Amino acid sequence: MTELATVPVRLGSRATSAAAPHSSISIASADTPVATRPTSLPTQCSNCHLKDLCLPCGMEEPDLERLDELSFGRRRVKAGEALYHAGERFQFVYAVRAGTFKSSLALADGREQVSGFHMAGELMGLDGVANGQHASGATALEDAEVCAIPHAHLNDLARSSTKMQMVMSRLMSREIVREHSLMMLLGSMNAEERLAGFLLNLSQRLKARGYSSQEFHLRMSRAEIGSYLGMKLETVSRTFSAFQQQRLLDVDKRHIRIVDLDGLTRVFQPQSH
Amino acid sequence: MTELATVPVRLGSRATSAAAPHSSISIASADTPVATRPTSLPTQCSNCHLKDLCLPCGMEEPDLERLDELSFGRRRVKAGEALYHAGERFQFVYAVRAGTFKSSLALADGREQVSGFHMAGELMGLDGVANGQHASGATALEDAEVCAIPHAHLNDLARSSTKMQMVMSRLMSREIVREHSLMMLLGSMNAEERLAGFLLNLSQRLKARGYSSQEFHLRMSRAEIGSYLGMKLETVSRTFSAFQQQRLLDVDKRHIRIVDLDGLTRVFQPQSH
DNA sequence: CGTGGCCTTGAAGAATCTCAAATAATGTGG
DNA sequence: CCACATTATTTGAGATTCTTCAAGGCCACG
Repeated sequence: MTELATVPVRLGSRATSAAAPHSSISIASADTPVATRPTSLPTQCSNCHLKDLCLPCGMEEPDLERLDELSFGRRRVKAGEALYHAGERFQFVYAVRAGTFKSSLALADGREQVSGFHMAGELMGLDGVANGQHASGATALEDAEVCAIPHAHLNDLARSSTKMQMVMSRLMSREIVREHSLMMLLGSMNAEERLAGFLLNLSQRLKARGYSSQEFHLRMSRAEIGSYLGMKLETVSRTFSAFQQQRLLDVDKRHIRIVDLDGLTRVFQPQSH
Repeated sequence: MTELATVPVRLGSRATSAAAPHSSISIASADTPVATRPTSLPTQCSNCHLKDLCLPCGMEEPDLERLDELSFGRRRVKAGEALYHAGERFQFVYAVRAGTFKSSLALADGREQVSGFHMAGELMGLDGVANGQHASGATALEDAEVCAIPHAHLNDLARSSTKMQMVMSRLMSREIVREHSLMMLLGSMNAEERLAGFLLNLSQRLKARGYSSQEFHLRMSRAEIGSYLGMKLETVSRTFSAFQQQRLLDVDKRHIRIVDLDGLTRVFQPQSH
């Protein structure tokens, strides 16, 4: 049984953290186990269970129907596999159906810089529009599935539908805004503020997907979190421990329970004085 | 005489750095002094001296002509004045005609985080598309002038011209890529690498605008550079001094001369081992 | 049952920040 | 034109934060 087919946690559910098996809480969406869903089915946005989070977000019936003209395939990606690499020719925009991805760039000296984590309903690859090649690569953190939407089709659709055009530019702009806030994090916050911000962000996105916002399983390693937040993995680990000591979190490896949400929020946004 | 009407430095020109007056080198474009150019003239992209850097970049004749249908006004902004504030309703995309801007967000505790510097031909405000309000504010660092392009017009145009649509989405994507590299800077580089990267980037952009890439005048304070690069103003100052000691730069307040470009590049991209 | 990957923790060291003071440049009002 | 307040910059010294290096534990997997 793959990680994908795990039982989603209902909102407000509360597992005993230490005893809970690894897979009891998943970031992956899994209303239906992927294994039982043949990939050959034509993918239609209007019926998709992710339509309120993904590309169709905010679209109403007349336009939503047009979106179904968009034909694209799905693709499975195993844990650890790359969906695309930095520098590769840009052809598709990818929408996460299930699983979690990281996107990352390679630095000149071989190190890796993680630039984002992506979960169900989020788009990946928009940074490739600029130069026709992917500026960063995407790697699955667990077994995953994506919709591979040809960028050319997307453009055609945008030309024919005002609403679609708006949605597309909004999505790109949202990416810019997202990176803004990460820059703020990296530019002016200390280790505790960064990790608190990261966890709160994760928590919100899980909530929006119907999972518990208080208790979840991290799909990424300490090193990946550290790279994303601009700190070393040891510092990430120490900061987790500090939060546990401050009774803000329960941490058991990658299993996280937010004990004191207000406290964590205060760490993230310290009052002046 | 305003700062705007300063004499542009020819490529390869070389002023004696200490004696040079403040205004001898300007980031602002000033082929023609702004004062002699009536603002009421209809602004046409196809004739603009910035057309190879700005919105029309990469467009050929048939499409370029369509771009002139775009009607928009210009606006003067005095040094220190805001062009727009974070949270304000998003209506216009701004193209810098002359002068330099910073964009910045206010943190919860009142501090400011600079998220970018913008010079002639660059667009500002695209982060407002996401939510219909500006995510960051823009402030002139010197007397400046912009084209205020109604976003709605831009959308109309994009719908009618495939090329225009491509240009627009490229511009947004470029913004994403730009922020990616800043994230890398902030996430995994030390003070010297950051400042070197900043100066090299500035140098390239000035070169693209016909100014000297070796010698220029910074329009922003140490504090603003520090905020942008995620370090304190004292560290910025010390790093400038260190570069001078290493004979990479000549620094005289805001006047910078790059003495050893290769050396600076090596600081920015240290070889593995 | 041993191996490798991931995580935690300690201790020492390095980088950066904070606080403080001196200097220079700028603008203000008399 | 000068005295004065204001701002920007530089530099030093000590404090703090984060990193580096090192060791050990836990867990999954073959």
